Amino acid sequence: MKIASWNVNSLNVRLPHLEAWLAQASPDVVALQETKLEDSRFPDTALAALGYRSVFAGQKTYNGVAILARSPIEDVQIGIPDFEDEQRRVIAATVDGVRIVDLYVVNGQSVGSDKYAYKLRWLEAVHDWIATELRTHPRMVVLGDFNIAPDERDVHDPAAWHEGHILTSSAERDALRRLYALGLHDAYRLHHEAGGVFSWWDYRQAGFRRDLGLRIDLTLVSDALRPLCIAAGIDREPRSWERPSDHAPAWVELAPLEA
DNA sequence: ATGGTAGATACTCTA
Repeated sequence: MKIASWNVNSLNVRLPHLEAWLAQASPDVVALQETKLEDSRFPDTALAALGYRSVFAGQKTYNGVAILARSPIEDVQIGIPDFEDEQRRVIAATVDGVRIVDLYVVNGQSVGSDKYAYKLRWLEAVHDWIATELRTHPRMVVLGDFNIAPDERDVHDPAAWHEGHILTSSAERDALRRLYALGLHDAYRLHHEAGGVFSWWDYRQAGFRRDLGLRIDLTLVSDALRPLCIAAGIDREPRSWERPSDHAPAWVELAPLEA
C-alpha cells in the first residue's frame, strides 16, 4: 500500500501534473494540500477516470485539502473537532483499515507574528486530537505539508534556517517532537539517516536548480504501522517539470496489512 | 543582498 502526500499549490493549475504523476507513481492513497479550490470546482470526475475516488475540503484562493484513493474512503472528518477554524487545512478518512490524517500545517509567516501564534495553537489542537484519535485508530498515517523541517539534516543551510526562523524554530520543532511522543515516526527518517534530501524549494532565487531546499513534507506512521513500513522516499522529478508546484511528492510503502 | 517568484484575486495577500 503506497501512500503519498503532495502540496500541489493550486490543483487548478496542477491537475495535469497530478494526472501524470498518478500514472507513473501509481499510489494507492494521496493526500493533497493547497488545492485552492472551492468544493464545487474540485476535479473529482477527471480523477475518477484515472481510478481514484476523492474527498475534499476546499476554499477559494487559500488552503484546501483532499484525499484520493483507489479503495473506498470511509469515516471522513473535516477540520479538527472542537477547534473553530475557517481555514480548510485538515481532512481525515479511513482507507483499507488505515486512518489517513492529511494536514496542511500553518506556515507561520515569521517568528513572533500573529500567524506564528496561530501555528503553535493549531499544532497544539492537532496534537490533542491525534492523541485521542490514536486510541480508536492505532493504524494511522499522519501526513502532509508540516511547514516544519525536523532537524538540521532537513535544511540546505542550517546557519540561515536557525532557531529564530519559521519552519526551523525551536517551538515548531518542539511541537513536532510532541507528535512523535504520541508514537508517530517520521517514515522517511526510518529508512534514510542521511540528510540533504528535500521536498520544498522556493520559487525564488532558482531554489530548485541550486537545491536550496527543506524537507517539510512528512509522513508519520504510528507504532502499529512502523513494522509494516518497508520504504519511504521523495519524488523530486515533478519539481523539475514545466510550471511545477514548489513541493515534491513524499511517499511511504506499507506491507500488506492483516485483517 | 530584507530582494526574489508564483498563484488567486482584484489592484494585495500568502507562501
